[in-house]
Amino acid sequence: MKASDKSKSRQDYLKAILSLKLKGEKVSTTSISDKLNTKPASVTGMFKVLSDLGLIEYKPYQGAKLTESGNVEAISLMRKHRLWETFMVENLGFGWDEVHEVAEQLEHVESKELIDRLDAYMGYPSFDPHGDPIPDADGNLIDRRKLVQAHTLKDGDVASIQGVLGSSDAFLKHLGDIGIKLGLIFRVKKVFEFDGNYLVEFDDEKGVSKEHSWSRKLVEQLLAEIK
Amino acid sequence: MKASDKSKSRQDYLKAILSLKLKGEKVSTTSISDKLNTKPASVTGMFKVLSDLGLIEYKPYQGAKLTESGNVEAISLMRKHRLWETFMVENLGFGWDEVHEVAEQLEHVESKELIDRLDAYMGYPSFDPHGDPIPDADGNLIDRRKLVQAHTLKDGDVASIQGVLGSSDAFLKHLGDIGIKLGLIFRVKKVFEFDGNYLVEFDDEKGVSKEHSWSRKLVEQLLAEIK
DNA sequence: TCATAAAATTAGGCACGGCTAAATATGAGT
DNA sequence: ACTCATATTTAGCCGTGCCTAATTTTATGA
Repeated sequence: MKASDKSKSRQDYLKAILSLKLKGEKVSTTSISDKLNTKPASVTGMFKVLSDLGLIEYKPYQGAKLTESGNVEAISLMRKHRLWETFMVENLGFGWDEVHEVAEQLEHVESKELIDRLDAYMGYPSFDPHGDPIPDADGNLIDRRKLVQAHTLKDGDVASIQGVLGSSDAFLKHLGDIGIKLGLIFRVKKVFEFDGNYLVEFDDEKGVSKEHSWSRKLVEQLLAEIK
Repeated sequence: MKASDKSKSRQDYLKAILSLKLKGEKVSTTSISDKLNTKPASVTGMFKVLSDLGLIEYKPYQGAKLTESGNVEAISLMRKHRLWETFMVENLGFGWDEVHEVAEQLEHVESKELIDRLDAYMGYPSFDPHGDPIPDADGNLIDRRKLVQAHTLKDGDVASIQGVLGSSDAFLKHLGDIGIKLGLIFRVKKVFEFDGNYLVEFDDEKGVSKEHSWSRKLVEQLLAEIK
């Protein structure tokens, strides 16, 4: 067992590997060294370490591939990075272009409890300020291609709330006030031409179906998956 | 110039030195090594480094003393530590006894902007969940001995708000609603026996003196400095 | 004052994660 | 199939911050 299975360096490598994988690029020593501002020779050394730790599969000259456990760790880092970015923008008022560097540091803080509570505090946002999906506590990612902004729904559509755009305090409070939460399944009864309001129905906490009226402004902020 | 004037280790040493100084204990290699779980020989080495960096004054066998710049850095770390602890307790719902370890990590995140915005977000709390004072952005500490809980004030006293106990969202919002902010100077006109309410007067934003009634519950949460 | 215990420093090493330079493997084009 | 540019690995080194063991300084008290 190494001193720490999770040094900052090792985490940076895992994240870089995941990032290249997601972009469909080759995970070579050169591409990683470019991303991390190190040299290919250093990457070779770290690939051996990560391989010994069971975090990647690595055969000399063959590039690297995340193992299951390496992937879990990398996804967790991505989750932390994106949640911190979201917090900085939505709660602290940073610009979306100002938060990357600091999130790079915050993502290395080790505490699942902290990040899960931060997630809850922000109302379980599905996307970060750059529009990238935030993995949930189990590492699951929403595939944005399956989602539509709720204002594209038509009369009679049944859909579930899968995310929201923006997560300011005021917006989240409003969602709570009118009974909207993640996973809520609802049916569009009528879209009114006059003011763009949506008449929808869904079950309240007692399982009783009720009608509600959602404003156009609100509905534009909701991401839904059509059933 | 060293690779980084602010490695995690060096910061830990500065914080340990400040902590011993504040407790009035001798800053010896042994006392520091006890605090940091290292060995005295390692402390000697680090004392040389910190001394070369101008962060401490160090003469062999004489112990260490923070320089002005070392003190600024250590106070900044204390500020970050206490603000993060406050955030975790007041906003994320952690227990006050659960947050130290994580704050030890968070305090090493380098971003003055981040911590200043976090401070503002929480309403500039003066004390952390353990009751320790939080340095402000300029490194100034409130001397708690000069403060009294506002419910100890008597008819006719003039005082200024210097801090609050607790900083939950709801409490802070309430303070804003009724016009209470840090530094507010007010005069106690009358304390009512009947319900413990405080009749106070202070100038509104236009400089016009107005009367207000503060509940006993509220006043117990306010820390004031008598003029 | 002088011996001795306690504290601090020096000397020498180690692991980590970088580096450069040299050697070796790969693969694209003829 | 061979050559040669490019990618990769190996070998050896460095700084940081820790360690242990040995040595030196300081402080105590007889």
